[in-house]
Amino acid sequence: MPELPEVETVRTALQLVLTGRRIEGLDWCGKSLRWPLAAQELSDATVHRKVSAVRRRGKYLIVDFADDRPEKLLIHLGMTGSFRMVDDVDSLALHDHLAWRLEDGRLWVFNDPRRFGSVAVFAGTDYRSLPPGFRELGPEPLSKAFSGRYLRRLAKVRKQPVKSFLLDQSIVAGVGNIYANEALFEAGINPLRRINRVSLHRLEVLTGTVKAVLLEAIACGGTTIRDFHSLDGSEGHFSICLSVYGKDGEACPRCGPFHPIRRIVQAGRSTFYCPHCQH
DNA sequence: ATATTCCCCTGGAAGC
DNA sequence: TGCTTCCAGGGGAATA
Repeated sequence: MPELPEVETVRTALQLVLTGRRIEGLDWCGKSLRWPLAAQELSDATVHRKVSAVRRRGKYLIVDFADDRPEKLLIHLGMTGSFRMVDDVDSLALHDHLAWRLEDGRLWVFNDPRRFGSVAVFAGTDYRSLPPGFRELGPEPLSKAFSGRYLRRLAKVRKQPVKSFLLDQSIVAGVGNIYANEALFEAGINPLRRINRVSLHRLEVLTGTVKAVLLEAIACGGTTIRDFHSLDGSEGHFSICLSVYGKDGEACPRCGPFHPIRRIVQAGRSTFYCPHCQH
Protein backbone atom coordinates (compact mmCIF):
# COMPACT_ATOMS: atom_id res chain seq x y z
CA MET A 1 0.00 0.00 0.00
CA PRO A 2 2.07 2.86 1.22
CA GLU A 3 5.01 4.41 -0.55
CA LEU A 4 6.95 7.47 0.55
CA PRO A 5 4.11 10.03 0.12
CA GLU A 6 1.63 7.84 2.03
CA VAL A 7 4.10 7.17 4.84
CA GLU A 8 4.92 10.87 5.00
CA THR A 9 1.20 11.67 5.24
CA VAL A 10 0.85 9.24 8.15
CA ARG A 11 4.02 10.62 9.75
CA THR A 12 2.68 14.17 9.74
CA ALA A 13 -0.58 13.05 11.34
CA LEU A 14 1.17 10.93 13.99
CA GLN A 15 3.62 13.71 14.78
CA LEU A 16 0.71 16.01 15.67
CA VAL A 17 -1.10 13.46 17.81
CA LEU A 18 1.79 11.70 19.57
CA THR A 19 4.45 14.31 20.22
CA GLY A 20 4.64 15.08 23.94
CA ARG A 21 2.24 12.23 24.80
CA ARG A 22 3.14 9.54 27.28
CA ILE A 23 2.44 5.87 26.57
CA GLU A 24 0.87 4.09 29.53
CA GLY A 25 0.20 0.59 28.23
CA LEU A 26 0.24 -1.82 25.32
CA ASP A 27 -2.16 -4.54 24.23
CA TRP A 28 -1.28 -7.10 21.57
CA CYS A 29 -3.77 -9.36 19.76
CA GLY A 30 -1.28 -12.26 19.77
CA LYS A 31 -0.69 -12.66 16.05
CA SER A 32 2.69 -12.19 14.45
CA LEU A 33 3.23 -9.58 11.77
CA ARG A 34 5.90 -9.69 9.03
CA TRP A 35 8.26 -10.99 11.69
CA PRO A 36 7.39 -12.68 14.97
CA LEU A 37 6.51 -9.99 17.45
CA ALA A 38 8.35 -9.75 20.76
CA ALA A 39 5.46 -8.24 22.69
CA GLN A 40 7.27 -8.02 26.02
CA GLU A 41 10.23 -6.26 24.44
CA LEU A 42 7.88 -3.92 22.62
CA SER A 43 6.06 -3.15 25.85
CA ASP A 44 9.27 -2.62 27.82
CA ALA A 45 10.60 -0.32 25.13
CA THR A 46 7.55 1.94 24.86
CA VAL A 47 5.45 1.96 28.04
CA HIS A 48 5.99 4.87 30.47
CA ARG A 49 7.85 6.82 27.84
CA LYS A 50 6.99 10.15 26.24
CA VAL A 51 7.12 10.49 22.44
CA SER A 52 9.42 13.29 21.27
CA ALA A 53 9.16 12.94 17.48
CA VAL A 54 7.89 10.79 14.63
CA ARG A 55 10.30 10.58 11.71
CA ARG A 56 10.38 8.83 8.35
CA ARG A 57 13.17 7.04 6.50
CA GLY A 58 12.15 5.58 3.14
CA LYS A 59 8.90 3.75 3.85
CA TYR A 60 9.71 3.30 7.55
CA LEU A 61 8.39 5.31 10.46
CA ILE A 62 10.63 5.93 13.47
CA VAL A 63 9.23 6.95 16.85
CA ASP A 64 11.68 8.81 19.12
CA PHE A 65 11.26 9.19 22.86
CA ALA A 66 12.07 12.07 25.17
CA ASP A 67 14.50 10.40 27.56
CA ASP A 68 18.06 9.10 27.56
CA ARG A 69 17.22 5.49 26.75
CA PRO A 70 18.40 4.42 23.27
CA GLU A 71 15.40 2.32 22.18
CA LYS A 72 13.34 3.59 19.28
CA LEU A 73 10.26 2.19 17.59
CA LEU A 74 10.56 1.17 13.94
CA ILE A 75 7.41 0.61 11.91
CA HIS A 76 6.78 -0.53 8.35
CA LEU A 77 3.20 -0.44 7.06
CA GLY A 78 3.67 -3.24 4.51
CA MET A 79 0.75 -3.31 2.08
CA THR A 80 -2.24 -2.73 4.36
CA GLY A 81 -0.90 -1.36 7.64
CA SER A 82 -2.65 1.70 9.07
CA PHE A 83 -3.07 3.67 12.28
CA ARG A 84 -6.06 5.25 13.93
CA MET A 85 -6.98 6.68 17.32
CA VAL A 86 -9.93 5.23 19.26
CA ASP A 87 -11.55 6.19 22.56
CA ASP A 88 -11.60 2.79 24.26
CA VAL A 89 -11.18 -0.98 23.85
CA ASP A 90 -14.81 -1.34 22.78
CA SER A 91 -13.85 0.40 19.55
CA LEU A 92 -11.22 -2.18 18.61
CA ALA A 93 -11.90 -4.07 15.38
CA LEU A 94 -10.87 -6.99 13.23
CA HIS A 95 -7.14 -6.99 12.36
CA ASP A 96 -6.20 -4.56 15.11
CA HIS A 97 -2.81 -5.90 16.21
CA LEU A 98 -1.40 -3.40 18.68
CA ALA A 99 -3.07 -0.80 20.87
CA TRP A 100 -0.94 1.64 22.83
CA ARG A 101 -2.85 3.37 25.64
CA LEU A 102 -1.97 7.04 26.01
CA GLU A 103 -2.16 9.15 29.16
CA ASP A 104 -5.56 10.55 28.19
CA GLY A 105 -6.97 7.01 27.91
CA ARG A 106 -7.24 6.97 24.15
CA LEU A 107 -5.71 4.14 22.17
CA TRP A 108 -3.19 4.44 19.36
CA VAL A 109 -4.02 1.40 17.22
CA PHE A 110 -2.09 -0.44 14.51
CA ASN A 111 -4.32 -2.37 12.08
CA ASP A 112 -3.05 -4.65 9.30
CA PRO A 113 -5.28 -7.23 7.53
CA ARG A 114 -2.54 -8.79 5.40
CA ARG A 115 0.11 -8.70 8.16
CA PHE A 116 2.93 -7.65 5.83
CA GLY A 117 3.65 -4.76 8.15
CA SER A 118 6.23 -4.89 10.90
CA VAL A 119 6.88 -3.25 14.23
CA ALA A 120 10.28 -3.54 15.87
CA VAL A 121 12.45 -2.00 18.54
CA PHE A 122 16.00 -0.92 17.91
CA ALA A 123 18.62 0.77 20.02
CA GLY A 124 19.52 3.83 17.97
CA THR A 125 23.28 3.55 18.13
CA ASP A 126 23.68 -0.14 17.38
CA TYR A 127 23.98 -0.57 13.62
CA ARG A 128 23.82 -4.36 13.87
CA SER A 129 20.49 -4.28 15.70
CA LEU A 130 18.79 -2.68 12.70
CA PRO A 131 16.69 -4.89 10.45
CA PRO A 132 18.66 -5.62 7.22
CA GLY A 133 16.15 -3.91 4.95
CA PHE A 134 16.40 -0.76 7.02
CA ARG A 135 20.13 -0.48 7.38
CA GLU A 136 20.67 -1.01 3.64
CA LEU A 137 18.39 1.81 2.52
CA GLY A 138 19.68 4.06 -0.24
CA PRO A 139 19.45 7.86 -0.11
CA GLU A 140 16.19 9.71 0.33
CA PRO A 141 14.78 10.55 -3.14
CA LEU A 142 14.06 14.13 -2.07
CA SER A 143 17.65 14.73 -0.97
CA LYS A 144 20.44 16.20 -3.10
CA ALA A 145 22.26 12.87 -2.89
CA PHE A 146 19.66 11.39 -5.24
CA SER A 147 20.97 12.75 -8.54
CA GLY A 148 21.54 11.59 -12.11
CA ARG A 149 25.22 11.35 -11.35
CA TYR A 150 24.52 9.08 -8.35
CA LEU A 151 22.31 6.78 -10.41
CA ARG A 152 24.84 6.68 -13.23
CA ARG A 153 27.54 5.47 -10.86
CA LEU A 154 25.39 2.52 -9.70
CA ALA A 155 23.88 1.86 -13.11
CA LYS A 156 27.12 1.20 -14.92
CA VAL A 157 27.53 -2.33 -13.58
CA ARG A 158 23.86 -3.31 -13.75
CA LYS A 159 21.68 -4.64 -16.50
CA GLN A 160 18.26 -4.83 -14.88
CA PRO A 161 15.27 -2.87 -16.24
CA VAL A 162 15.17 0.73 -15.07
CA LYS A 163 11.87 0.13 -13.29
CA SER A 164 13.17 -2.71 -11.11
CA PHE A 165 16.16 -0.47 -10.37
CA LEU A 166 13.87 2.27 -9.02
CA LEU A 167 11.99 -0.22 -6.83
CA ASP A 168 15.21 -1.42 -5.17
CA GLN A 169 15.18 0.24 -1.76
CA SER A 170 18.96 0.00 -1.47
CA ILE A 171 19.24 2.24 -4.57
CA VAL A 172 16.73 4.83 -3.42
CA ALA A 173 14.50 4.66 -0.34
CA GLY A 174 10.76 5.07 -0.64
CA VAL A 175 9.82 4.75 -4.31
CA GLY A 176 7.22 2.02 -4.85
CA ASN A 177 5.18 0.68 -7.73
CA ILE A 178 2.85 3.63 -8.31
CA TYR A 179 5.47 6.36 -8.31
CA ALA A 180 8.06 4.34 -10.24
CA ASN A 181 5.50 3.96 -13.04
CA GLU A 182 4.47 7.61 -12.92
CA ALA A 183 8.03 8.99 -12.78
CA LEU A 184 9.11 6.86 -15.75
CA PHE A 185 6.12 8.09 -17.75
CA GLU A 186 6.90 11.72 -16.93
CA ALA A 187 10.53 11.15 -17.95
CA GLY A 188 9.53 9.41 -21.20
CA ILE A 189 11.63 6.36 -20.34
CA ASN A 190 10.53 2.81 -21.22
CA PRO A 191 10.37 0.76 -17.98
CA LEU A 192 11.92 -2.21 -19.81
CA ARG A 193 15.06 -0.30 -20.78
CA ARG A 194 18.21 -1.66 -19.17
CA ILE A 195 19.53 0.79 -16.62
CA ASN A 196 23.03 0.83 -18.09
CA ARG A 197 21.50 1.95 -21.39
CA VAL A 198 20.06 5.18 -19.97
CA SER A 199 22.19 8.26 -20.57
CA LEU A 200 23.35 10.55 -17.78
CA HIS A 201 21.12 13.29 -19.12
CA ARG A 202 18.04 11.05 -19.00
CA LEU A 203 18.95 9.85 -15.50
CA GLU A 204 19.01 13.50 -14.46
CA VAL A 205 15.57 13.96 -16.01
CA LEU A 206 14.39 10.84 -14.16
CA THR A 207 15.60 11.93 -10.73
CA GLY A 208 13.80 15.20 -11.42
CA THR A 209 10.49 13.52 -12.26
CA VAL A 210 10.78 11.19 -9.25
CA LYS A 211 11.18 14.20 -6.96
CA ALA A 212 8.36 16.12 -8.65
CA VAL A 213 5.91 13.22 -8.54
CA LEU A 214 6.67 12.47 -4.88
CA LEU A 215 6.33 16.12 -3.84
CA GLU A 216 3.04 16.49 -5.67
CA ALA A 217 1.73 13.28 -4.10
CA ILE A 218 2.75 14.42 -0.62
CA ALA A 219 0.87 17.67 -1.23
CA CYS A 220 -2.20 15.53 -2.09
CA GLY A 221 -1.91 13.41 1.04
CA GLY A 222 -0.81 10.37 -0.97
CA THR A 223 -2.69 8.04 -3.32
CA THR A 224 -5.70 5.98 -2.25
CA ILE A 225 -6.50 3.09 -4.59
CA ARG A 226 -8.43 0.99 -2.12
CA ASP A 227 -6.93 0.69 1.35
CA PHE A 228 -4.79 3.66 2.17
CA HIS A 229 -6.04 6.19 4.70
CA SER A 230 -4.42 8.53 7.15
CA LEU A 231 -4.85 8.60 10.92
CA ASP A 232 -8.30 10.21 10.76
CA GLY A 233 -9.52 7.93 7.97
CA SER A 234 -9.05 10.52 5.23
CA GLU A 235 -7.94 9.33 1.79
CA GLY A 236 -5.11 10.57 -0.45
CA HIS A 237 -6.13 12.54 -3.52
CA PHE A 238 -3.19 11.96 -5.85
CA SER A 239 -5.22 9.22 -7.57
CA ILE A 240 -6.85 11.85 -9.78
CA CYS A 241 -3.36 12.90 -10.97
CA LEU A 242 -2.24 9.43 -12.07
CA SER A 243 -1.21 9.24 -15.72
CA VAL A 244 -0.50 5.52 -16.21
CA TYR A 245 -0.85 3.52 -12.99
CA GLY A 246 -3.95 1.31 -13.26
CA LYS A 247 -4.80 2.81 -16.68
CA ASP A 248 -4.43 -0.34 -18.78
CA GLY A 249 -6.14 0.20 -22.15
CA GLU A 250 -6.88 3.88 -21.58
CA ALA A 251 -5.59 6.65 -23.80
CA CYS A 252 -2.06 7.87 -23.20
CA PRO A 253 -2.27 11.44 -21.80
CA ARG A 254 0.51 12.49 -24.21
CA CYS A 255 -0.30 10.49 -27.35
CA GLY A 256 -4.08 10.36 -27.31
CA PRO A 257 -6.73 7.67 -27.92
CA PHE A 258 -4.86 5.78 -30.63
CA HIS A 259 -2.06 4.90 -28.24
CA PRO A 260 -3.39 3.06 -25.18
CA ILE A 261 -1.48 2.48 -21.96
CA ARG A 262 -0.23 -1.10 -21.71
CA ARG A 263 0.09 -3.31 -18.64
CA ILE A 264 2.95 -5.81 -18.39
CA VAL A 265 4.51 -7.69 -15.47
CA GLN A 266 8.08 -7.04 -14.36
CA ALA A 267 9.60 -8.93 -11.44
CA GLY A 268 6.11 -9.91 -10.36
CA ARG A 269 4.78 -6.34 -10.24
CA SER A 270 2.44 -4.57 -12.66
CA THR A 271 4.05 -2.04 -14.95
CA PHE A 272 1.98 0.52 -16.85
CA TYR A 273 3.48 2.53 -19.68
CA CYS A 274 2.94 3.97 -23.14
CA PRO A 275 4.94 2.00 -25.73
CA HIS A 276 4.62 4.94 -28.12
CA CYS A 277 6.20 7.78 -26.15
CA GLN A 278 8.37 5.98 -23.58
CA HIS A 279 11.68 4.89 -25.07
C1' DA B 1 27.20 -10.98 -7.23
C1' DT B 2 22.95 -9.97 -9.77
C1' DA B 3 18.22 -10.71 -11.33
C1' DT B 4 14.09 -13.14 -11.46
C1' DT B 5 10.35 -16.25 -9.09
C1' DC B 6 7.85 -17.52 -5.35
C1' DC B 7 5.90 -16.80 -0.99
C1' DC B 8 3.87 -14.58 3.06
C1' DC B 9 -1.65 -12.98 4.13
C1' DT B 10 -6.57 -11.15 3.59
C1' DG B 11 -10.24 -9.13 0.98
C1' DG B 12 -12.43 -7.09 -2.93
C1' DA B 13 -13.58 -7.22 -7.80
C1' DA B 14 -14.30 -9.63 -11.88
C1' DG B 15 -15.45 -13.79 -14.43
C1' DC B 16 -18.25 -17.94 -15.05
C1' DT C 1 -26.84 -16.38 -6.17
C1' DG C 2 -22.78 -18.71 -5.55
C1' DC C 3 -17.92 -20.37 -6.61
C1' DT C 4 -13.33 -19.59 -8.64
C1' DT C 5 -9.62 -16.81 -10.17
C1' DC C 6 -6.98 -12.81 -10.21
C1' DC C 7 -5.16 -8.84 -8.23
C1' DA C 8 -3.19 -5.52 -4.67
C1' DG C 9 1.00 1.08 -2.68
C1' DG C 10 5.40 -4.50 0.68
C1' DG C 11 9.87 -7.12 1.16
C1' DG C 12 12.62 -11.24 1.78
C1' DA C 13 14.07 -16.06 0.91
C1' DA C 14 15.01 -19.20 -2.46
C1' DT C 15 16.49 -20.08 -6.95
C1' DA C 16 18.81 -19.55 -11.64
